[in-house]
Amino acid sequence: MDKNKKELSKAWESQKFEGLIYKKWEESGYFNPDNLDLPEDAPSYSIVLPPPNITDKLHLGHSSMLAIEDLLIRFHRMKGFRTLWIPGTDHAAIATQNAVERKILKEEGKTRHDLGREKFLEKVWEFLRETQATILMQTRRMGASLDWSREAFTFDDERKGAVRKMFVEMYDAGAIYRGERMVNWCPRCHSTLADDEVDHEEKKAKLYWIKYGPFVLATSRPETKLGDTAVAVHPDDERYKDMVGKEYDIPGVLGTFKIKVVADKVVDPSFGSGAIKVTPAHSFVDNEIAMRHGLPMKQIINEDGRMMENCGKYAGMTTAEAREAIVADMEKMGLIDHIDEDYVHNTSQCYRCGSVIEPIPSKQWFVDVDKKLDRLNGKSLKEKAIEVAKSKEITFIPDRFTKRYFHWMENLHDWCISRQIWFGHEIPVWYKDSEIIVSETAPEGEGWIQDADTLDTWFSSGMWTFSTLGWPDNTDDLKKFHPTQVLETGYDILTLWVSRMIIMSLFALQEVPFKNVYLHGLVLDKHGKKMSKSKGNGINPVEMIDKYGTDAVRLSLLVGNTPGNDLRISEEKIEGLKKFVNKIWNISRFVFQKINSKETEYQEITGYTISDVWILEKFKNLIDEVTDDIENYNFSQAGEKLRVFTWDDFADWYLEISKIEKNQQKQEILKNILADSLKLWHPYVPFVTEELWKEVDDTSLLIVEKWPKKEKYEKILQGIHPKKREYSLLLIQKIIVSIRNARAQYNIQPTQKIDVTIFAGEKFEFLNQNENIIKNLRTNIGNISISEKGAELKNAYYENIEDVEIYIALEGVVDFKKEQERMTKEISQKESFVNALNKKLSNEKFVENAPKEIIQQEKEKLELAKAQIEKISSFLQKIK
RNA sequence: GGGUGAUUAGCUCAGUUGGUUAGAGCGCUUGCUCGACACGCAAGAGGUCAGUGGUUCAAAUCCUCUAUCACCCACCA
Repeated sequence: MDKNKKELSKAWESQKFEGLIYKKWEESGYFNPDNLDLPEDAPSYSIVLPPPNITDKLHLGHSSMLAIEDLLIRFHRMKGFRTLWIPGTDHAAIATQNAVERKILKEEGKTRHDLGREKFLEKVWEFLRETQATILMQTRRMGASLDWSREAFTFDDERKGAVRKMFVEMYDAGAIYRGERMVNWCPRCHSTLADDEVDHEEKKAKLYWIKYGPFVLATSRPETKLGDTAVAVHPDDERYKDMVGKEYDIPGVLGTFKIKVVADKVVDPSFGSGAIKVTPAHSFVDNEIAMRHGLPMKQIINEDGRMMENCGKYAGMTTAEAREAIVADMEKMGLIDHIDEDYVHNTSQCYRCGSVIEPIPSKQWFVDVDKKLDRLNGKSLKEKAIEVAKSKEITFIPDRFTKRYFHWMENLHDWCISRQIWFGHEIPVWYKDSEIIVSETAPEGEGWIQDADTLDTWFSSGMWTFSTLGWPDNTDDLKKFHPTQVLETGYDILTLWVSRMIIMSLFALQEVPFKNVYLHGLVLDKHGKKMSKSKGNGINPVEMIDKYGTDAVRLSLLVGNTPGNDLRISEEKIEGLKKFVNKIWNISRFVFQKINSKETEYQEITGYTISDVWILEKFKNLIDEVTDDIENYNFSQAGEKLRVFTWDDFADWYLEISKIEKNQQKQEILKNILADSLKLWHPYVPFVTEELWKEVDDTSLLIVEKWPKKEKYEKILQGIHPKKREYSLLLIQKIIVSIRNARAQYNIQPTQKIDVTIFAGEKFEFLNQNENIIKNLRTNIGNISISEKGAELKNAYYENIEDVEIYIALEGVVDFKKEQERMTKEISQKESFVNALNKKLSNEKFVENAPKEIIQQEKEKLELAKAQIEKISSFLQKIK
């Protein structure tokens, strides 16, 4: 230990140190597993950072993700794993395009079409570089120990190559095809959306009951009548039985048209009139009915969400305008039966821009999830994806999400991967007349035109675990680090992202992308509301870091955060944890002071004391429990245990005792426990612990120190005579608390000394040895007398702790009426306890069935309580 | 309609295979510069573990039903 070191400041100054420490870590190279000093066969531990969208700066949800993952990474690095955490960002195709469109629209009042594809993409890159820089800065400030040398972007050149390769391979294997299908169409984004990119929201609307030839039927979308080709009824519906199979003339706003009546089980006879109009081109359900019954399809709404040429005078109107016009015309023709005003139904909206989704038929690229693939031994992607979860090759934490995963997978339809937006991975397909070439590179020769569409953003992010490790090349990284150990992400993208990653990895490598999926919840404000810009209830992570320090912010996101559950957070919580970080600082400051002093007075007592044994025992167990909890993803619980140990046991008891008890062993114990505590704390609060580590060893960095082992403490404890372990410090603690309590109850000035007499029975020797602690640990006792037994004292405050009798001389101060009440209450409490125990122990079934230890425990409790009652009663008699 | 989760102190939440008289943080009350820390120390008040019925020697913990809240999936035209 360097004796010339400057004294530590009075409080932890996060702003002063955090930047320097992070720089030192980065320069050390330890974020990169290649620089770790490890044996050749060290096991790998890898995590890919879920790449944040470059649409916006990071919010507290990202911070929580970074805190959890960095905790796992730092823990495993210290545990001796070849630990890799890969950083990156996501180009977020459609989301980014929307963000830029909104920005341009706001600033320049233009649309992307005014700019053209090339100019627009320039704008996107400009925007992207800005947000990307902010995101990377924010990530560093969280203390994330990511290997920046392996940083990736879902839209950089390497990833572009991987995506093209993937597409071609999947196409060649028959896992990708092009086909005409019903798709979710966002007229604003001008693009298809996958099923789970569509949000559903309940809205009030009108329900129109229209006269429809021989039927009256209810619809919320009368404008689609122009595309109707049938009426469907339930096969068992008696009302319409005779009409099934027949054709009818239906009067409409554009003249009379013919429809066929079909019977289909999807029709709910109890809704409306039990008959529905079928619009095969603009409704998923209707489309399915049409397929089953071979009905013709008539498209009437185009990709702009407007009525098509075939809609006569309504052509060019938006669907909303057309609805109004058509209803007005139908009213005139007497075709409206009546209108329900308050009909509540679910509407479909684009998850990015909120526009109403139009189902339309369109020619698109799809991933075939049901195609049996040779590379998967004749299984489909879907089957294989289900199988790996069933076989527990992939496990979900918490487990309940496994069910959700299965449910989603089992109902998975082919995945539409083409998008009609400009910003995204280009589809590696070229057309010339009727010819088509699918290839990683553009074909030779003239006249080939590349597919104008781009790929769904989840296609490239689905490849993230292996595209970041060098795939398609069979790199060392890929061999060492794939599959990754854990995917840590929000439960809200379980289907959108996690399941896509599983599918993509199974196809590309025939292996899972990760072994465990840890799902965290949402970060909510203190009222349990989702944080959002519009509500103004968001908490800016960088602002909090500036104010309270990164360690406090990290703790606020780890404490009280349990897998799969949402987390409420407030500035007050962060502030409170800042105080705790400061407590760690000051505890360490005190310990360093103590172990750096060379006071010889520490030689007073030789050998370990009860407090030494107690703290060593506690710490030994703590190492095990914390390690166990972290390995089982119980981060909050491990943190809680660390806090209780550090603050309550170590600081409030052991350090206080160390001010009184002087023995040789103290310095060594303090030094060891503090140093190892810093290690245990490091994954939670890396900055303050790293700074303090300098005082322990300024030649090494804590980030690569070895994780503590309990064996070290076991060994010390084994060398201690068992007699030292006979009674616990707990008894002394209880006695001390009761004396302090008596002082508080009677408002004894802190400076005023009191006299105490203790009758300890068989614990006489034990308490006598520890007299000094009882006398001085904020009890301020003048004279203390400890003996086996003696005559009851009068005019004293009386307390019975585990059958140890304590008399505090408080002549003239004690209020005996109050004391009588206190003791009477205590006796009656103990009596009801004794009654309950008696009842339990006299129950034959209990004695027969309960484990022996439990019975023994209960008996001991009973004996103790009885003895206490007797002694308290006896004292009570005396003062009456 | 199907599913999941939550319900424990005024507030936020722990409580992992059922077994001390149910815990913590914040807040609250009272008193304190005691060899680091007022970003602190000490003492204390506060709970029929949502309700109901059951299983068990024993239930906050397992099962039934109910209520309230939140979310997910599907979808009604």
